[in-house]
Amino acid sequence: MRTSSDQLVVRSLVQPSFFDGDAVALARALIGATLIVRGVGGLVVETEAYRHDDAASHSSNGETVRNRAMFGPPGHAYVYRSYGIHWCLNVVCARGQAVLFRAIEPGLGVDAMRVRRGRDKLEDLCAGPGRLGQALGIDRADDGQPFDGCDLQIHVPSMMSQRILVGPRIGITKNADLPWRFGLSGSPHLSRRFA
DNA sequence: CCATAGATGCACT
DNA sequence: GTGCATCTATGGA
Repeated sequence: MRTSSDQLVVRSLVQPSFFDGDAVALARALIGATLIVRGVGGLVVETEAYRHDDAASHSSNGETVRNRAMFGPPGHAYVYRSYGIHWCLNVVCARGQAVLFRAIEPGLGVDAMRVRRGRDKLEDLCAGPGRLGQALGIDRADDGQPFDGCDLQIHVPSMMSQRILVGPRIGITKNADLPWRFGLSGSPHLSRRFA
């Protein structure tokens, strides 16, 4: 017996062309995808878009040593050190644009995540870009690496029926009103509530 | 639940 | 020296 809510969802590794485009569109498209880093990861429940002509973006003042990856090819990681402590993971799309992974629902390698994070309950393991980076073992060496299905993987579902939340980005002061943060409705793994 | 201070690396003024 | 795309511990309502 099938009901109308029964759906066969197939997840497939994305092609490089999937990433080549606008950050806002990609940030939305990545909600419900699966992010896997060296066998550890889960369902993407929160993202943010950063564009080139965007005062909140690290790329807004042009290419530097730090943001070099944001000006490299699409589908590669841009990893930066946040507040001197955390490693945060982006995927580069159009030139000077990237999507920040802000939260995932832990799915694969949860034990490894707990060891790296130290003590947390499931809802807090990957709820926030710094927490996610720590749980997934992200560091400087991942900067510029490709999402090619080896160390770094993105799989997308064949269909997405979930509602997607939209709101302003977190922790910025410039361009703070733009609705470029996306979330999976009802997820208990978000870094913060949507208004 | 909310507010705040401190930790910490590093690009930029 | 200043300012972060953050997180944690702590204290109060």
